Amino acid sequence: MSAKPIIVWFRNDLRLADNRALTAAIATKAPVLPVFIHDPHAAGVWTPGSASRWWLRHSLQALDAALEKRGSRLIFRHGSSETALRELVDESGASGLYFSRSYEPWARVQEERVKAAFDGTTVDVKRFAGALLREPEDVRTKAGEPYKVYTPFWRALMALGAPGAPLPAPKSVPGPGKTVASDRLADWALLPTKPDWSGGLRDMWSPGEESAHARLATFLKGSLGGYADQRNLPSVEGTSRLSPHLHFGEISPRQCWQLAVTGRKSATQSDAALETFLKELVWREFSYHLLFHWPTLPDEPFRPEFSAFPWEADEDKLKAWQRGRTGYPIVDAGMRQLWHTGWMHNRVRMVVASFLVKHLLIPWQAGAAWFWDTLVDADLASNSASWQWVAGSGADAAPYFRIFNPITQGEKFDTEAAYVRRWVPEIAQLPDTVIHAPWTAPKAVLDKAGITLGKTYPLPIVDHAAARQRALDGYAAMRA
DNA sequence: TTTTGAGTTGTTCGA
DNA sequence: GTCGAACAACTCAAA
Repeated sequence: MSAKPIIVWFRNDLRLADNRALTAAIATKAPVLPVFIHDPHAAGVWTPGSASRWWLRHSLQALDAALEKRGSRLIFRHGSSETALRELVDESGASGLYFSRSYEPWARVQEERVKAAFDGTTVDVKRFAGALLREPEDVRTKAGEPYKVYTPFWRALMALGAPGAPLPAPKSVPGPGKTVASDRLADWALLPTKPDWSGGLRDMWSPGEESAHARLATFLKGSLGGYADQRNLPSVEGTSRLSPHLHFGEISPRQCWQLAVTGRKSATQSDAALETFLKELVWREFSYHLLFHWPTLPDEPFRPEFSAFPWEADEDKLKAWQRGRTGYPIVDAGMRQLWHTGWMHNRVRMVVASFLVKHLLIPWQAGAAWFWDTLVDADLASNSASWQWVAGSGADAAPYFRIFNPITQGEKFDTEAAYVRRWVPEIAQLPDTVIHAPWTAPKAVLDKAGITLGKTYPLPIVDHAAARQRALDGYAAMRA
């Protein structure tokens, strides 16, 4: 008679290393039954978008392969998590259920349902931390309140000391002892088929734990030194590009923190660059902190007075923004990079978001929804907090008068226009001096570059100066 | 309780 | 062309 297994329920923690639920399950010496449940209805409107599903599919495949190497397999089930887990307990005779915490409002509800499903049974349900550096309950102001401002949050986090050392990956995972049925991953239809638009994603990304570590190692060795400045240049690979790996938990923030800090000791890294990187990890953390303590963050303005903002719903302008046809090259380049690769450089995210919200006066929720569907790193905490930050309605948000100028942002951060030329090839022949504002080019220059504005490339859908003033007026109206 | 210092990422204008 | 001020007070966090 074989011992009763422990179920390890994988969620957004698709890794073997630094996975406390998995490590704890193995430590019991019982057989381990790893499972992932496809439960697309649990998240409501925040069910993963198309690009996220693509990533999920490949990440699950990678996790399954990694488990197979260690003598186990990942079981795939679908349906509501509590039902699927109850069935799995019945079929396997499991004595325990271990899993990592998630922090999205819907995921917290899901956890409560799962716990309730095993109330009064002998199944030992255990929940572990791991997606964050610190648990949201553990970072409090002196008055015991959650933080609303980033810098004090950062200081408080630093005052708690370095996050604990990450756990090593288990060398082997004891098999479940008894065969249980599994869905076929391919049957979940996570990948696009007609048409298959994922070519650009495949070119740029390699989901899975192993790739996540390779990405971090490359970043620490290559880009971290110049991170403080280079991270703002969209034509340069100056950022870590870890966001999708972090979102799916292929790598933990503790691992990133630890490796960045120890890497610096052995190399010649500037403290400023390292601190800038750690601060970015903590921005992610701050977003989770906000979402955890203010669960309406994805839907409602954090600052309630923004409910009175005079937004203008304009489907045509929204569509032009989504398709990268606004007539502002840096905006269009960003939106096309997003569409093709499932990712957009952070600097450009701020520019396109500011443009949607302030130049077009379209509600930030519409932008967040588009990002949700198209980003491989779509993350409810980061996405919601960052859109609200740009809109001015968020915690510690950009002041209302901070309206990015899409022309000067292009000139400043894409000076030689390598980024714009790559993503907006129809204007690539324009000289640097006018490429960020094609409508200012003399006719002869446009002719020479083969451009007819309004035909081969759009005229600006709004005038910058007028749009800026309109946004300022909107904020004035809101405050009145 | 009251006070005080501080607060990611920008733009424009005028001297 | 460079530089500082204005943009608007407000809220937060800590002393």
